[in-house]
Amino acid sequence: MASGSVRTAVRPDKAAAEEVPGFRPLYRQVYEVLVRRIAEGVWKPGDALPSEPEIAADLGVSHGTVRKALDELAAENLVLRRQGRGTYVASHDDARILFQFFKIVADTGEHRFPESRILSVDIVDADSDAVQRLAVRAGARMVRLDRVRSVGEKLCIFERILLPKVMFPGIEKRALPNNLYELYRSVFGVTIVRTTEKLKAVGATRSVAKHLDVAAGTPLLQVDRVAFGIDGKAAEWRVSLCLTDTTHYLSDLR
Amino acid sequence: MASGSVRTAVRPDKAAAEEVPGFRPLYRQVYEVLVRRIAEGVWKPGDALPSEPEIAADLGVSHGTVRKALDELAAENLVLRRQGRGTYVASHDDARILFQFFKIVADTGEHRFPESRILSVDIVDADSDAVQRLAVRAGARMVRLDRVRSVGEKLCIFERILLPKVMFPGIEKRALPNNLYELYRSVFGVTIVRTTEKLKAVGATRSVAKHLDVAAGTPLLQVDRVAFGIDGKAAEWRVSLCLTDTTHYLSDLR
DNA sequence: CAGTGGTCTAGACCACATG
DNA sequence: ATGTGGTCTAGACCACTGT
Repeated sequence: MASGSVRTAVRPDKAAAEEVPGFRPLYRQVYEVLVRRIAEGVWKPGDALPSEPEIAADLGVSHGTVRKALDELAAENLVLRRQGRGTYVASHDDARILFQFFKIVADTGEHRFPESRILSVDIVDADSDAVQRLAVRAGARMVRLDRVRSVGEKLCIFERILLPKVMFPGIEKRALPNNLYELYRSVFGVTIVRTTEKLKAVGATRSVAKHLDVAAGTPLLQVDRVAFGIDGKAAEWRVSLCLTDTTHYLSDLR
Repeated sequence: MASGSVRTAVRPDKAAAEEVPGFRPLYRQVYEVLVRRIAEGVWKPGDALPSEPEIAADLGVSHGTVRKALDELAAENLVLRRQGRGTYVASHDDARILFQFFKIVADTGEHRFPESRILSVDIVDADSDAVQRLAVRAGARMVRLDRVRSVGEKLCIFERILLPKVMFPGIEKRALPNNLYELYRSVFGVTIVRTTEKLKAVGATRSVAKHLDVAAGTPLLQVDRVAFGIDGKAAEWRVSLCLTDTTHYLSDLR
C-alpha cells in the first residue's frame, strides 16, 4: 500500500498548521514515520533502508528533509549509515551492546563482553518498586532472573533482572544467552534503545558476597538500570552489583 | 583584520583538495574557526555571535554550511541558540554545571548544587598518576585542593582536586567559590567543555571517614574525573568520594 | 560504471523576539 | 517593522562502494 506523503497526512496545508497544537517540523514527522516502520518490523535490524531519494519520493519531501531525519536516527544509534553502501537498521550485536550499554571496563582499558551463568529463573508478582520502575500494574506477573557474570575466570557481577511476563511470553522456559538484548529483539520484538542508570556504592550482603566469592560488606558498585524499547515503554529492570577492584564504570560527559 | 574566506584559506580549490591529506568538510572548518575564536576570547561566554548571514558572508560560505557548523557547536553545548534572539557563547553558570557535569542526584529526584568547604590548599609536585592523567611533565608544579561538600546540612562528598599551576597562576592565593569551573573560565580563561569519569565502589579510609563523619570502611562511590578545556588540553584531575546512602549518580545512555 | 550517502549552495518562507 | 534563528526545497557536485 502507498504510504502517502507526510505533508498531506500530517500537516494538511500551511494555513492549518498554526492551528494544530502538536505541530512538529516535517523532518521530525519523517523521523517518526521511519521509527514506526522500524518498530513495526517493516525493516529489521541489519536490513538496508530504501535510499534517500526513494524515501524522499515515497513521503513527498525533499532530499534535505529526509537527510535531517536520518541524521537524527543515526545520532541515536537507531540506524547506521555507510557512504556508498546504504543506511542500515542497527542491530544488537555484542560489539554494539558493549559500546553502547555496557560501561564496565577493566582498569587496564580492556573492554570485554562478560560470560554469564544463570542462577535462577522465577515467576513473581510485581512489587511496588517494580511497579514504579517499569510502569506495570501492581501484582502483574513478572519473570525474575538471577545470574552472575565473569570476565575470564574472575567473577565480577551479580545481577537480578525483572521482566514483564506479558512482553516476553515463554522466556522463562528458554535457554538464555549471554547477550539478552539480542534475544529480546530477535524472539520478542523488543528493541532496547535507551537506558537510565542510577549508581550507588553499597556493601555486599551475605548472599551476594557468597555468589561473588568475597567477604560480606565488600564495597560494590550497584547499577540500577531501566531499559526502554523503541516504543518508549520500559521493558527491563536490572540491578547489577559489581566488584570494582580491577574494573570501573566509564562515563564521558560533554 | 579581515578573516578571509574559509575556502580560500584552507581549501584553495577543488582540484587541490584531494591532495590535501588532512582534508575536512567546509562546515567542519567553519566549526573549527568558530571554536578557535571562542577559545581566543573574540566572543566571551554570554556574548552573542554574529548572525548566521554575517558569519556566512564573513567566511565566504553559504547559510546552510554555517548552520551545520553551529548545529555541532550547539550539540556540544558550546553555544546556545535562541530563535528570534541570536546565538550565544555558553557560560558556566550553576544551572549548566549542575545539568551537564554534576551527576549526583538525591534519591528523591531533587537536584541541588552542593556547598563546599575548603580543607587545604597545597603546592605539590606531579606524581606519576598526575602525569598520566593530566599529561604534564613529571615533577611539574601542581596545586592540590581538598574540600568537603554538603547538600543542606548533610556532608556527602570529600574531594581532592589537582591543577597544573602554570594554567592557574596564583589560584592558591584566592578565595575559592563553590563553582570552580566558573572561576577557571572567568579568571584563567580555561573553559571546561568535556570530562571523562571512572567510577568505583571503595571503602572509606580512616581519614576520609573522619571528614565525612562516617565509619571507616563505609562504601563510597569514587568518581575519578579528568576535565578538558576547549583547546582539548586536560585542565583538572578530581577524585570525589561520595556517600550514596541518600543520593545516586545518574547516567542516561542512548 | 551506476548507485549510495556526504557536502554545498541559493533562495524562499516561517516562527519568534524586540523595538 | 526588523532582525534573528528554524525549516524546506531543488539541484549540483563529490566521495565511496560494489559490479
